[in-house]
Amino acid sequence: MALAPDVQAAAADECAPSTTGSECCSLSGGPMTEDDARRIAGRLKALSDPTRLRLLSHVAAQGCGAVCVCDLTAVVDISQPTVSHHMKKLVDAGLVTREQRGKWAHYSVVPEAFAELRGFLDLR
Amino acid sequence: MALAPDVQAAAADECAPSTTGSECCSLSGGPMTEDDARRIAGRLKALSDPTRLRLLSHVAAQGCGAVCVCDLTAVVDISQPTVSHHMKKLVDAGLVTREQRGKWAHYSVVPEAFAELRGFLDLR
DNA sequence: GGGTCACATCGACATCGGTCAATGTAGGAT
DNA sequence: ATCCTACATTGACCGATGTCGATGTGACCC
Repeated sequence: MALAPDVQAAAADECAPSTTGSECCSLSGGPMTEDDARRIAGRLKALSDPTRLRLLSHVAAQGCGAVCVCDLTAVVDISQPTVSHHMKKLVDAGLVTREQRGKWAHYSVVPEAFAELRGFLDLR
Repeated sequence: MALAPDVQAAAADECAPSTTGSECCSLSGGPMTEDDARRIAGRLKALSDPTRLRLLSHVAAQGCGAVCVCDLTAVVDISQPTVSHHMKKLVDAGLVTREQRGKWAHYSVVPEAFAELRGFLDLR
């Protein structure tokens, strides 16, 4: 196999050593394991849909309050089953929690999940 | 249409007012426009694949150096065309840049893109 | 020139994912 | 008990996506 090109020479012009000292698994904390990649990718995949982002923004904007599906269907212009489908994805990804209160389902965000993602996206 | 349930009553037990004072478009900065949602979702979608995360972690771990495809194919166990396909997605999303140097393609991360995403995921 | 190397593109395949209408379910009201 | 309301689940459709082998392309070397 051919030798790799001159990466070191390219890196020679000013470079913070990247330290590799990240706590859990950051992007720049060296190569990721397949399991870590799957975990993080799963959460990011739950966030990678415009409709879900809009739904989530409404839940998040409520602060620590809770939002029911009837509110959400009114905001984004999609059918109620689709809203339920999206909210289930967000719950399964651990990004929001669902709490049944009477006959309404109340959703609220899980700040820790977003903190983890922000930590992961931190290039050190 | 039925009245919305008692969201305010639920929010009554301790709540930071969420301030809505975020700069560009944060998750908690009120409802997102469809365009904003599409933009952010596009970048997140580029990140929502385990293989791409592993590739990206190798590029990012290089610090400000650059990585060629031959290095990447050796690390993740997939074919060269697939690696090229994934790297193109990352480039199109603005997360990494591609620089042709001789016959090698050198990739490096775009820190600003990740900073934007981190800002977006910040629940204020 | 020919040959090789590093990489991109193409075409094909299988799977995944977003969307909807129809239906199921459980709580509340009468 | 009966109806209505709020939501979840099902089944189907179809476009998007990850993967590969085969092929194209441009740079370098002899």
